[in-house]
Amino acid sequence: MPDSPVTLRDVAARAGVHPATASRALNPETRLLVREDTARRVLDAAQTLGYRPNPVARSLRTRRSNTVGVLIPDLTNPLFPPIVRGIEDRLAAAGYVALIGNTDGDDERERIVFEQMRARHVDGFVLATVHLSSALLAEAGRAELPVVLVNRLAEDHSMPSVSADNERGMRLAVDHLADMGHRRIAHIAGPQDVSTGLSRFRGFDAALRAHATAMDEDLVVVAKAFSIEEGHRCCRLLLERGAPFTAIAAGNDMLAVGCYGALEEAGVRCPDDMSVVSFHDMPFIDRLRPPLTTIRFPHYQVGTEAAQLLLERIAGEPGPVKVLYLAPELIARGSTAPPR
Amino acid sequence: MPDSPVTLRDVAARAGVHPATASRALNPETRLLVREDTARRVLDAAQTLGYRPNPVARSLRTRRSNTVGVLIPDLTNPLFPPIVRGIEDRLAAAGYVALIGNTDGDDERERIVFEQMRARHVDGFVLATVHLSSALLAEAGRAELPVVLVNRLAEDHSMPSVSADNERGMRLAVDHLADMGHRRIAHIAGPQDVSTGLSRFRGFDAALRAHATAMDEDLVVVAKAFSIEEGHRCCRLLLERGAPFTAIAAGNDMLAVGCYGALEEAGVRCPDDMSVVSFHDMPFIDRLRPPLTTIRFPHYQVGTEAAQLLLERIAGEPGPVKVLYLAPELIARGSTAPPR
DNA sequence: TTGTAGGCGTTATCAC
DNA sequence: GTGATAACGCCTACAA
Repeated sequence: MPDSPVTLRDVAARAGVHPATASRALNPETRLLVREDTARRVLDAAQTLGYRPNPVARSLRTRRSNTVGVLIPDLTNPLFPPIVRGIEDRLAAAGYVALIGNTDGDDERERIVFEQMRARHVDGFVLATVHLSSALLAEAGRAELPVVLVNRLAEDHSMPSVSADNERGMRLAVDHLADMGHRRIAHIAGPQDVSTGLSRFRGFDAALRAHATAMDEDLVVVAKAFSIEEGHRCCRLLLERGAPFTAIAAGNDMLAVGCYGALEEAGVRCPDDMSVVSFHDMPFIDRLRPPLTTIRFPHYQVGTEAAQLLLERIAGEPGPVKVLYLAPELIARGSTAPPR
Repeated sequence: MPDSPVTLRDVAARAGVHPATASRALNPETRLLVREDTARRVLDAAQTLGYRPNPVARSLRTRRSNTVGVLIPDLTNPLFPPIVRGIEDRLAAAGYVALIGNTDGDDERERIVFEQMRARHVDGFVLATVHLSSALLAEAGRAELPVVLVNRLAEDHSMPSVSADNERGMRLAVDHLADMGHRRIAHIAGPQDVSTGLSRFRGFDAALRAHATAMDEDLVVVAKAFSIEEGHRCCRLLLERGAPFTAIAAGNDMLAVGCYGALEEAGVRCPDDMSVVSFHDMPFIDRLRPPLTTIRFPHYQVGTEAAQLLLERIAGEPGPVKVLYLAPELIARGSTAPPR
């Protein structure tokens, strides 16, 4: 039955009314402009005919598509599915759909995807890309397209954004180690040109200060990427430097997994000889040996909140720009123990 | 610059030509209808003006949206991101975009999402849901909407589909065990109302026959879901039954991970006392202890091929329905060894 | 409260 | 080969 080349005219005809009136009756926003019984007739007609408004035509006319562009580096990075799911769920509840674009961290691809989405008249953007060319932001601004940043901040807080509180998360991690008695704590930091890498590093620094400990440069290595290989390399580097330490705070789970490999190679046992704490980006990390102690982030909620913020901007709600931080949580597992 | 309220008229005006001509020149399909130098002029004008065709308007006129609906159970199930990514990439190359819908395996949700996508005038569907109500298929058929099935077959092969060759995969797994000398091999099967669960079970049966071994009913348990908990429960059940066996072929990685837990509890060491082989659905499974021997499936290619098939149907290419199987591959790791 | 008319940007079908 | 014209389906001033 729901074969749908049935148009507004058909509904209007059946209801014995002009298409314009039918349009008004069907649109919740304008229904009050039409007499109740006519509205009822139109609605009935639409119902029995199985009328579905054509979103394409509507889009062309209203220049709004009920569509949102979501730019992420790569959907197969386990970090993103829960975020995207959160975005989709919240958007769907408001009658919107998400167009997902994978940029692979490539600026050129990012620009292309962005343009294609603009061409499709998306009503706004959720930007979760790693590097974000300010050119894009400028263009979105020029086109008055609402934008919400995810996992990334505008330096000047001029853009709405949602992210996990990385600094606080790293504080939790270091506090956990310190509470167990660790004093010489190393950090394998993520890339410093990425906001998560940078803010976790800052959090590490701040946490040490809070414990009245100065940061030892020998105990910090910056990884070139959030990868297992880099984690492995950096951990080995730390061990080779010879400066003593009893715990590692890794920039994320990938780096921590790399650490496991390097520690095993070096015959350093975890957690007996070395504690490892990390940032929970991934499923199954609790099945490693030993199960990894991590900071858990509410990824799904990051998604829903980002969508919420975007919908508010799209709806033209006034008010100040919102910068939202979601609290992380320490999940203590088997990779941390008091130092010997 | 790429502010784009520049329309076809603008281009036509600048090229000193009628919009219709500009349209022809810009459209590769019809370019040959226009004189070469005029075409050139139009293209130049479009170039300098930064013209971007408006896909919404085009859609309205051509009754095609360059949009495809993709129904999956849940994006956060690690099985799907690579498939979706494959679909998106292939579609993007053809100027299409995917609308992702999560059904959570719920029939009602599935229907709703399907309807919403129909309302958005998608040009076709990729259906990767677990249970698939035939009502949906019927409706798609009635609307002459192309559909491609993923990881699922139409019983009568009446629908194009792409899936990994589950039977063959299970054969590889059992062959691997048999080659090592295992004779008493247990199977923890996935739910039998799900096509992957069923076909892997069939493959298990066939593989045993190929080795001239009858299936021992005591050595087969059917899980209620592809979950760690069920894997745990089923493995314990197998052990409790008391029938001797030296290897387990699990229906997928989740079940295998559950086995690890149950084996450890029972003091059965893997791979010394018990080999485990599984189906690769997930990243990081190689980081378990011991690293899991699995059958790897080309998920990404499943996605690209599905998109390809769909695009062919959308383009109205004639020809028979294609049912495509992609070959799996054995990845031997540490969880399998010869029996003692 | 309802009808009229015009147009969103594009393409298909005519004519010239 | 190119121009004119008319939709595609919907919305919204404006008029009645």
